[in-house]
Amino acid sequence: MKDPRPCSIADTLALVGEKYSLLVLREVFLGARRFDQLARNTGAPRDILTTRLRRLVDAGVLEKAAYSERPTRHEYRPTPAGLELEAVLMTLMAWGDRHLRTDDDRPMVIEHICGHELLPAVTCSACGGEVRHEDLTAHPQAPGWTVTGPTAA
Amino acid sequence: MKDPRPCSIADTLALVGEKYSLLVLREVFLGARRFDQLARNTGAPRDILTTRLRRLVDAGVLEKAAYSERPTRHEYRPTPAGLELEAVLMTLMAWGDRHLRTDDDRPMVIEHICGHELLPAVTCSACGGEVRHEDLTAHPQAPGWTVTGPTAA
DNA sequence: CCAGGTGGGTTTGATTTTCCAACCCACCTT
DNA sequence: AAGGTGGGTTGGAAAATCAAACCCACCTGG
Repeated sequence: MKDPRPCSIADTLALVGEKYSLLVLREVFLGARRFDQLARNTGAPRDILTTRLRRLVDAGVLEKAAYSERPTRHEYRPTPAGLELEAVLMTLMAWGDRHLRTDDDRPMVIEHICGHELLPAVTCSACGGEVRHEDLTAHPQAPGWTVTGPTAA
Repeated sequence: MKDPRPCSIADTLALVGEKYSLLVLREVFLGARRFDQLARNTGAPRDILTTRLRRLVDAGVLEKAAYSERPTRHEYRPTPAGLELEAVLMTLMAWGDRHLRTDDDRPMVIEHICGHELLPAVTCSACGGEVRHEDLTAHPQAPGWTVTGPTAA
């Protein structure tokens, strides 16, 4: 069955939501950009890595760039669109640090240029307030968009 | 092979990164909390949905609550930890709206309590600045954590 | 009392993906 | 020429997904 709900969350996940895709982006952001590094650091089987990279390049999230000819060698770099996905990774990391770990066994700490440890917050860019569930209201813009589903009121 | 990199991003994805899990959360946040609604609105096969829900409940992201006895009926509600994952979904949605669509065919608009459309931004909670890749520095806290991988400098 | 409907699943068997190891090729180094 | 490295491809076994059918408890209408 197809996802009956038109939605940018679903569309984005269709692109980067497969196993390893976001881990590949993590590595690329950290600076590990070559095939063998990506395979080692993500744990992805090499054939799967090949298909994930192809998809991310086709979608314009990564680009394949030569860093040497003779011998031909290349690496995968984030595009501007790809860089914006780092926000998703930071948010995921923060959630895991808070809920999957007891304090101070965090495997990685990100430092912000302001000098403090990065504790990312998702805010409303209009008012600057932190996003809380009870402050949000969803407005469907397209058909097929009822809360209860196709058959209900 | 196991993921050789200890990382909260990987751990969080291991929990909510399987196909349909985040779509289930989307629906729960929107208010569709019953098995049949979730199956319809996410497109997940019912058996897969069963295993995803079990996992999310076991992990403390959702809870199964009775809204009627005789007949026994229940729904899946987000826990406080689950609610915090809404930030991830908002960030994914914003990315998809920006990069996967031409303006104004967005299937959903979220309104913030401040009265404006929610355009979420990920910010540093210490300084309030928006998170940009070049402002971040990663600090490994655990072994196995070099940029280039186990065999490199 | 029986027929049908609804919520919430489980079962079955076919189809896809993933996985892992091995292999391949071009190029470099010794 | 022998071996190493980067960057993959190939083959077959194992695991996950899929759709449809089935099941059960409970309710409702006739």
